[in-house]
Amino acid sequence: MPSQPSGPLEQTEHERVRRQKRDQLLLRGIDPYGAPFPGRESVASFRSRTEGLTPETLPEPAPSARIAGRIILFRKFGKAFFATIQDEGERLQIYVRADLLGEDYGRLADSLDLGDIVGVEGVFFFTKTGEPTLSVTSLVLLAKSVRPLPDKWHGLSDQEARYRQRYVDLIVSPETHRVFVTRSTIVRFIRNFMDNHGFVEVETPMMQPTPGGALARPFSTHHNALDLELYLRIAPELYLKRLIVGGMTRVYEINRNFRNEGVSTRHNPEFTMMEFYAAYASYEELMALTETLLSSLAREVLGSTDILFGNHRISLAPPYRRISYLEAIGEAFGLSPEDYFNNGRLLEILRSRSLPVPEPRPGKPYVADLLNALFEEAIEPTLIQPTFVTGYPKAISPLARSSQSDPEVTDRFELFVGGIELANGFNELNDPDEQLRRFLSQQESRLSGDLEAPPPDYDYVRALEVGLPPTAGEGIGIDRLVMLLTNRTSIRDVLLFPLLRPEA
RNA sequence: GGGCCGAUAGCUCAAUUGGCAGAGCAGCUGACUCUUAAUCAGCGGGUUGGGAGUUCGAUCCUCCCUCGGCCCA
Repeated sequence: MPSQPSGPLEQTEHERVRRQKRDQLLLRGIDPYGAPFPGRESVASFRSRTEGLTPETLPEPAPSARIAGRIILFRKFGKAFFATIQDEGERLQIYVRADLLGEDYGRLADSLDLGDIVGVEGVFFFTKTGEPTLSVTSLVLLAKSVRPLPDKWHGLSDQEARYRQRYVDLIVSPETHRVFVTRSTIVRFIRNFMDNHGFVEVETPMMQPTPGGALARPFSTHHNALDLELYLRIAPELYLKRLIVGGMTRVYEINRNFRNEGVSTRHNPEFTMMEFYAAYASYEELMALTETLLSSLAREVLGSTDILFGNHRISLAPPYRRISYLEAIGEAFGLSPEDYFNNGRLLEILRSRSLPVPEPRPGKPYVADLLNALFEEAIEPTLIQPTFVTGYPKAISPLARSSQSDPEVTDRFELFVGGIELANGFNELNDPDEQLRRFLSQQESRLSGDLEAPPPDYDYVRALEVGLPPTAGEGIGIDRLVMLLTNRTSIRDVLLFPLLRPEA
């Protein structure tokens, strides 16, 4: 059972032995938690510096290096040993000989353990078997490890242990390390991309007196000095649009949102979204921008727009398929346009196919839940290749602006890839009176028991009264995007520290 | 919230019909100065997630609880 200890840890025999070794080192005048190791070169750098050398072309004198890392493999031969050290996920073999190291061999090198962090200086050479290796001329202990690492071959396979002790997972699972480095590359690429497209990165409140911009239950907290109830944001949307009112025509924010709901392979209570808003633009332009972003991102990170996700081969090369929400449902179930909003007809279809019938929810238009049930059943699973779904009815898009050509639907899209909802964008409502009406209607839902309906944000209405230019906005789920590009089917595998219950 | 599955040595996993709880790695002792999952010989290591019940006897059967995984809502 992996530990999430609430108190002092019990010691195993392994730990007692290692602590004894540590105490022995102290008696010999060696600090088991050594000093800084300045001038250290990363293994990656050293490897690229020596790449291409062969035993025949090795210069004289051979390259030397000052390297630090964790010992993860150990092969001992009397008065010498090979060890594999790991640094930033890269591995390097070192060779330590008593005759080269002198008295430090017996004082220190002979009693090293797997997991110890060492600093070494040495000279590059090739072993008989051709392995690039550092022959060590000096060695210092930088940190003694008193807790044994998992099996060197099997590593950590217990998912729970991997999430709870991510520090161990990162040491023994090169895949895990790679995923999080890739995540960093993805976020950096997106920032660059947005910067290059004229967007300004901003930061808006995570703690909000009035949570809004999405339908979700918030976390609540309290500010003592001001005696103020605050909510962790469920979305930055209303703040970002205030900035558009203020004349920042293109803004984006990449940051955490918090939603007080369940945990699953696709949901974590805190997750990272990028939201961006472009004044004077339409959602059509955002769809085009999204195609460019995703395809260039995939090329940059994976070297290709073809990706593997679960059992699916997916092409992120534009253009992406576009379908209409209502037409797609209509076609799948043989529904004529005049029946799109006919509750009785929709219920009939659900029942005739023995699909689960949603319970009516207080304050929510029932037709929205019925349509969604059909969409999730028949359409969503088929959206493997990137697909923009447009033409969402007003009933399920309370924040979006109605289409000028068809007031029953909104100028909105959602992007699905690999069956996952990845992005959501629309033309923003900029009529303050209409916005106020929608706020008040949501307030009614709220009072009748819909805990996801946000309270009115009167300051936001005031901002709209000042004047919001026609604006298109979009949110892209960063965690889900990382899942796609790293082929992880659980969001927990792309979060360093996913939320888990504390162990009892 | 519901269903299914899982939790045994530090790690990865076994354990027959309910009958002394084992292996590999890791650890300890010894041999070994070109190995790379090093090898060879020997030794130690367990509240079988927690609790209750059935039984002469429970890792195994029953119930409750905790934590996790997968699927569904």
